[in-house]
Amino acid sequence: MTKSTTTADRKDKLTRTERKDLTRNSLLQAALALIGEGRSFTSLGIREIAREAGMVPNAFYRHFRNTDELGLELVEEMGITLRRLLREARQTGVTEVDIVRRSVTVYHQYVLENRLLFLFVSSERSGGSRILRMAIRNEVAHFTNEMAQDFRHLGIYKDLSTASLQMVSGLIVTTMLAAAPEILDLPPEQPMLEAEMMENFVKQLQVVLLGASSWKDKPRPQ
Amino acid sequence: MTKSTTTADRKDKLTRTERKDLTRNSLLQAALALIGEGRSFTSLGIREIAREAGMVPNAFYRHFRNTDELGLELVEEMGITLRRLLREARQTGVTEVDIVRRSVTVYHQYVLENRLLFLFVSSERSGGSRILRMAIRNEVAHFTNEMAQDFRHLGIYKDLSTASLQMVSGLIVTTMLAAAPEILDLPPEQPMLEAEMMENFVKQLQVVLLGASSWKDKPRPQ
DNA sequence: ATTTATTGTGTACATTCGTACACTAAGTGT
DNA sequence: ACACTTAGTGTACGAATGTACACAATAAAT
Repeated sequence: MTKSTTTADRKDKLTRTERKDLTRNSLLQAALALIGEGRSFTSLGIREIAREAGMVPNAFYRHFRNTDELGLELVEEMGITLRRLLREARQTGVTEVDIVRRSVTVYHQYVLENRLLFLFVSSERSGGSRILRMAIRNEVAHFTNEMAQDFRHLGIYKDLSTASLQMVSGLIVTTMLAAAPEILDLPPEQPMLEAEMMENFVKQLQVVLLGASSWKDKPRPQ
Repeated sequence: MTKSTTTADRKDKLTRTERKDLTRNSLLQAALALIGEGRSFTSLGIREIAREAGMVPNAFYRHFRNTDELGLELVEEMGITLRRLLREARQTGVTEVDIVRRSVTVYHQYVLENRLLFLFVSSERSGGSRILRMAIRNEVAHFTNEMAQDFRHLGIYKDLSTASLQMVSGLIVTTMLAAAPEILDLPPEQPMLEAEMMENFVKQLQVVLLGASSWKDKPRPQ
């Protein structure tokens, strides 16, 4: 962490680890770029990624042992991205009447802006290698928990138990994630279809929230 | 369609088209078997499938032009499977109090029984080739429509517009399909986890239905 | 200043792949 | 009975892949 180099002020020549991080990143970007071209991550090869990144195949091994390890890095990036989304949503405020419509708009834009990451996640969330799947599921679970905490802190659904809050959050997250591939597969510049899909999305979330607000925790099953 | 062969009664020796259908089916089963071994359909090759089916690579071409075409056949099979599910659910009757819990149990069992198909669909629904994705989305849309029709015919949610019924059905289907990979990834024989997951699944659907029952169609936006 | 560690290159090889072409065997229509 | 059609085989080839090994260049440590 602590850069104890005396030449830290020299920005012209980069330090070795900086260079390494740079090419490592170019490998990650190369993988995403290939995904953007319609390839599925599972079918990507080491040579292919290295080629796209402009390096010789063997160089790949200096950074990752295999493609799965690279994928895990992408998953981590996705986690950061999701956390950022939540943070922004939190700032938006929640006292709005049609907060749902606003959130959906934000989310829609967010998916488009992080197109490649969402493409990656959507296709690897239940396909590809087990390791990646589990990693993604972990990130999604964290995201869900944070959302539930937000609900709690914001004082929405005060009379729901924590478990129920998580259950509802899970439902919302599922709905959100299911919408992502549809957004991304939409032919570009079809405002009619897009608006229709978004309207549907909004209504679905409203149904969920409506159900959540009238949900009663079973006080004691016995 | 009309088998105009005079030797139709001979069941010992099969007719040519019957034989063909048989090996064609063994190709489909081979693909599913490979999926069952953890391979993702997208990464399956012609040689691989043919080998698993016990044939020489070239024989594949007598039945499909490429793996996508085989995949489309699997999608069709999935459609049939889903329709069967609906039909069975319809017979179960709907006047039950905890119809949701019952339906979830049926669905759970159904996913396990058709494990390979659901594995295939889950991973190809948003990944893999665009053609397959679209085909699957089509089948899912049909399934959703049928579910909405069932709601209508059964007289549930009488005061919802058809569009709203479809919207709600879409939400239910999304939740169902999202549950499938989690069911399938569960380590076998973990009754605790399984029960917990199912309970969560039940509650989510109940929230959706609760929301749907208190949903009011906007009578006239103006 | 010299040694060491590390990032990236070049070459090489066995394996797998998709697919083309010629062929066999056997069911089908005449 | 005979010609035709077709499901499946066998061989072959170019292209691509994962990875091993030796090497070069240069930053970092001594």
